[in-house]
Amino acid sequence: MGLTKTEIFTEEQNKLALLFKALGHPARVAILQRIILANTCICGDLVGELGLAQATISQHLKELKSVGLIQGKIEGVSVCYCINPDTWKLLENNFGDFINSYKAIPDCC
Amino acid sequence: MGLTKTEIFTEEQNKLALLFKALGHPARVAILQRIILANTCICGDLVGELGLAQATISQHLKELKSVGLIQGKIEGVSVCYCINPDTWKLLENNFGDFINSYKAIPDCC
DNA sequence: CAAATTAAACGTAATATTGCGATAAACTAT
DNA sequence: ATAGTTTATCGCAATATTACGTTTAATTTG
Repeated sequence: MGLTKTEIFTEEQNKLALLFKALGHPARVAILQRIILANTCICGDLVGELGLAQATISQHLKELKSVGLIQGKIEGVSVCYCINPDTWKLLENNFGDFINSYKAIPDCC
Repeated sequence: MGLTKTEIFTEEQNKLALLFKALGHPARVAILQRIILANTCICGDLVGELGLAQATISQHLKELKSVGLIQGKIEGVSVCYCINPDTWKLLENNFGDFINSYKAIPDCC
């Protein structure tokens, strides 16, 4: 096995899980924080700042890009990455719905 | 390799990533939605409702419990699971800070 | 054009995850 | 006590992830 049974879940559950999965690694959290902090797009500065090899960071960027959380444009020799505002908004809304669907119950467990 | 280098990231980044990772599987999203929807604690009803084997669901519940998202109490033969309000609140706050730290920039990428 | 820089892609090793059948443990009911 | 119910745990196979050295492709600079 080792294969997630996506077919038995709803589209919504799969999409949300994919976004969370992409956020489920400290390096990718760190990368997103860096991009946000820099305000303007940053590129391979990450390699110097995080303690990971270039190939590893490139892989994490690819994953973030594949779920649409970031987007990149070639800027001469280097590549400029930044947040994808649409996906960010979508994440914010979906997560908001998810987290707000729970209302604390006094006497439970 | 195959081992996440947690030591090079901040406590905050690791904690957030762990929570996201726990949410990063459609079965676990579905389980949480079910628990929330039932309003009162539900137990192994999940086995009939999701299309996964009992052992698999038990494993997912364990993972959700290990990061503190849910808690369970033995109720006779069965086990009663419900959301852990403290962790839920923590997730809500941490995610809020994270998502709100980004403000869209007009001309970027 | 040649050398340097940047980032993606390839290949590989180590480890983690997913899923399940089978078994075990704990309680309930007969 | 014995049988049934419920859930956790074990062990295993298949697949995914993490990390990195090396190579490749593209661009810039001398």
